Amino acid sequence: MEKTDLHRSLSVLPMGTVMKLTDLSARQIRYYEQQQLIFPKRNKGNQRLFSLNDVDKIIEIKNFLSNGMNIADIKHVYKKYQLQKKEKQHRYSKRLTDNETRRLLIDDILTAGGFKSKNPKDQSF
DNA sequence: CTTCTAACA
DNA sequence: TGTTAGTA
Repeated sequence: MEKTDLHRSLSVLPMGTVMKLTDLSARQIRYYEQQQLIFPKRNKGNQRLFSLNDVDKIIEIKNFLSNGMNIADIKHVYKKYQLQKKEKQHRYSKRLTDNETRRLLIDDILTAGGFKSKNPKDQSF
């Protein structure tokens, strides 16, 4: 991971901020965590602390859901994403960026699942 | 005042 | 998912 990703990985955002940034209820955000889709840190008071990467992922999950996918489908997406990222790095000397890998995987999943929307506004990538 | 967990007229 | 109770 590079230095430009450091600030995006810092968990410093409280629930209230994430609610506004994602336009989701605390209930929904906690549900994503309960489903092991996101892993926010906790402060000494047991309160959740999110990073900007968490926020991006939450919005992505939100879009996946509105595009017809269920929790299981989304878990598969991230599972494959992890595997594919390793494969690519080992198979080629060229190192793909996270965004490039995500783009390929997500586009593949949506196309194969028939979830691809014709409306660009419905997609977060 | 904000957030957390657990539970459901 | 919403909402509410009782905490921290």
